[in-house]
Amino acid sequence: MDLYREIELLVEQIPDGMFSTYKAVAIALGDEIAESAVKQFLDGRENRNVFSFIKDSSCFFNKFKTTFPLKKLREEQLELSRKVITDDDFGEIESVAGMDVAYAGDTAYGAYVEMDTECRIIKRKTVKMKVDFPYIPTYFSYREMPVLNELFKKEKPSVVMVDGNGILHPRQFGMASHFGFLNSVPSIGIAKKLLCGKIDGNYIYIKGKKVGFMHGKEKPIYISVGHKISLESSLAVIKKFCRYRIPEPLRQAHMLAKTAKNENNL
DNA sequence: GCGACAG
DNA sequence: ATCTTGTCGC
Repeated sequence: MDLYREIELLVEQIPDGMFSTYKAVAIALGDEIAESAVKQFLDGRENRNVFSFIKDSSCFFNKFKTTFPLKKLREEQLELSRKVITDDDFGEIESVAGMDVAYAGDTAYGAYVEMDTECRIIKRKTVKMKVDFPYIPTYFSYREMPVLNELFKKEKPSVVMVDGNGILHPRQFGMASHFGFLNSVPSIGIAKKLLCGKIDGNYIYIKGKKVGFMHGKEKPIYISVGHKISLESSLAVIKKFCRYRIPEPLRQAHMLAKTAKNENNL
């Protein structure tokens, strides 16, 4: 889904002489959490119809005709979240892959790094492509999934580490779960900041359900099940591949994506 | 009710 | 995530 186009279609509805707000457009998209994404997109396009607030309420337009696209994505997340498998569903682990994406505007540079159980790199690759969806908290996968799917074609690692959350998500369907489900591969979510949930000891809960683990003391990372792997096994894999704060497959993928971006940008 | 919110 | 220099510490 091209959400940038959806924003344009809304803004085009604003009559001459009338104005709207970033929040009103976000609500028309289906979720006001998208307000800052709307602002960032429109401000970068010399927009003259939409502002943070409208002084003269008689000029305020918010009667958008819309299908609330984000509402549909939310419903999809809720539906697919029921299909996520949170138990081990794999044989022996022979390799672990990490994937990450770096950006230059809306050009994405994705990187894939696969390592054997001795933490040696056995495969590296990158892809470059445009993205048509802004970063919106809790809808992150709709921005990066096309890049991850392209990277993952023909790859067969035992487990994948994804830069973001698994079921540690308001609708229990973060990017790691989304990716694992679409590719039917065991996946682990690894985030550097807490998106939601309550911390009790080292575990993280949402409505009383255990959905993640806080790993590390000073600058912790937040681990959650993506798909087809238990939290216990996820933690075992993380520990085995942690040389620094970020597990090695992900750290290597992060560096590779950054390098790919810089080389294409000079 | 209100605000915050993975990358 | 990105924009950026130096700097503290092992």
